[in-house]
Amino acid sequence: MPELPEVETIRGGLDRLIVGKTIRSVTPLVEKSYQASPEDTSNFAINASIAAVRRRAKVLIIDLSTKYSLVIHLKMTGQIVFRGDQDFGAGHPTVSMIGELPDRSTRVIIEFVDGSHLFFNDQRKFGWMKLIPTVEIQNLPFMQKVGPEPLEDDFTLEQFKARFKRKGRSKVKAALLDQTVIAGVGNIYADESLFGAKVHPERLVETLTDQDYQNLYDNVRYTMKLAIKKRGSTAKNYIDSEGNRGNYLDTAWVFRKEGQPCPNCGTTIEKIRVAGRGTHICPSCQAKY
DNA sequence: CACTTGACCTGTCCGC
DNA sequence: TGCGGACAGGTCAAGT
Repeated sequence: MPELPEVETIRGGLDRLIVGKTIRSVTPLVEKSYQASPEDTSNFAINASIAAVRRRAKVLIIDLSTKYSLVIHLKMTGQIVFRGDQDFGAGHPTVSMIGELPDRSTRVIIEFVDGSHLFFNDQRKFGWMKLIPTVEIQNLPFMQKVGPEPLEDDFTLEQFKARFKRKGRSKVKAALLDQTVIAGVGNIYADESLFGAKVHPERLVETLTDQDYQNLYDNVRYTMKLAIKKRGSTAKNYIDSEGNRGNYLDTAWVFRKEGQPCPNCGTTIEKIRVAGRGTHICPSCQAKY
């Protein structure tokens, strides 16, 4: 799915596009994609206005004026797309990557009183949207366990190390992907960060040196910041809140570059399987031992 | 307990 | 062209 940079890009877009708008209706098209009672929806979503749009890890949070929030996880193929009331129909400039909405992947439609819409699309139906009291968000199991935000100013190298060390017998890539260790890293940026740090994804955490930790810490943060600047990665489904693709993969080092020369040393980039995920490495730059 | 694998879904691509 | 299997940005439950 959308990893931290993609969700952050969507957050920024929604912050500009929907804050202050008032919800006229919420229409779930697939039951498991929208988790809320009809009573809660009519009492706390209908006629509510959008107060703020936040992000924690890969979770998007839309706070409503009623002290309820729409909490959204896009998983692998979720999209949140805004359409103004003039935007319908093919050929309109803001209808960029996808055509008219709703389409067959649309799972929830939110209509605002000004006639604009927010569409929750999700090809694979893994993602969800739930309406819960804002104060309850911190009690969600995921929120209880999720690790620190890697881009926060108070996230230090020491904190990074300490959280990794609890996973001593894991492979480094598995630890990076583990949301209870640090928040927001997914398959694309794990591979990119490991390449940048010159660390092989199958190294056990307990073998990491201080220099490895420094390199990983620096590269996770660098990669995430760069990816936000590039507005995320579009490997297949990802688009931002206006339907535009992300540009990070144009300059990726190794992700989906198998068979191509390493930008660092020219060795052919390989694709292997680590922690059950497709994994891209330069076998020369990222030595296993 | 710590760590790895399968399941959840739909769509696409690749080999036979 | 058809069909089966592998794979896809994530996370949880169940397995070892």
